[in-house]
Amino acid sequence: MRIATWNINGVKARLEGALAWLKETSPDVACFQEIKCTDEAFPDEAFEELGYNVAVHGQKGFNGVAILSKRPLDEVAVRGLPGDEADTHSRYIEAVVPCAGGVIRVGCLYLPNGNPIGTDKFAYKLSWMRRLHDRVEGLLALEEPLLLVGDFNVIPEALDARNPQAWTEDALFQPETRAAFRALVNLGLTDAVRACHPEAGIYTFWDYQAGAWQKDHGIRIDHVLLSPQGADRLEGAGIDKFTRSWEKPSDHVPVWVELTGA
DNA sequence: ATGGTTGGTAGCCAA
Repeated sequence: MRIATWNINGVKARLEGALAWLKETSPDVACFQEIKCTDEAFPDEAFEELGYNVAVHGQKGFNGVAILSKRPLDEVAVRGLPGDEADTHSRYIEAVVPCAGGVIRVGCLYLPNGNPIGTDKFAYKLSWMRRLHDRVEGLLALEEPLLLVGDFNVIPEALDARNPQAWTEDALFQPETRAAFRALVNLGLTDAVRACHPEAGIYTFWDYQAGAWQKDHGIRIDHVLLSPQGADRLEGAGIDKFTRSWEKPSDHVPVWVELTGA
């Protein structure tokens, strides 16, 4: 079964592209970030017509995440990342989907950008990453196939940027950011795309500005992290780079994994 | 080289 994730940068602006991508690649589960709309404004029907069940955690204007599934959404475990009652950002939704006689659990996340560094935005990013760490620690005890997918806003290593030196002052590539990401992975998660593609030049984001796409000035910041039970079933992973050439593209491209089992 | 572009919103903010 295929599970995919895509920061679509506005579902209203990207609906046509999102539907075309779903028709072309037919993922069993599709996770979206930056839908930039409320639950009420999300176009459920357009996705339901393609056979998807829909769970949304939206927000007016900014952020917003959604999970689409051709299988039943057995349980929408949480809307919003636990650990801070005062956090009003819609950046996390988690659901359980039946698979191969059992279930898979999917956490769909839009991790804070954190720029500029040295501000409360960067502090928020790091505190959000600590809360995510706590959540994942708890989920790993369930010993389920868990997929943590989405826009992490983290460049894990220099290999994950075409021009790493251009990102040294950016929140996405700060030592603290990278250390928090490593701590998460070191809980026992597998970076699926890197596991399948050790080579350089694998990117998921190209800025709209300064001809970044034309110059291949990309970074790898959208990830699929698998629990050990998920990694056991990893058959392949990849990037749907072709969507970046479309008219009115998102600045991110989809990332997918293929797992064994129906 | 400190530019440049897009989306959501309705003034600029976030990325």
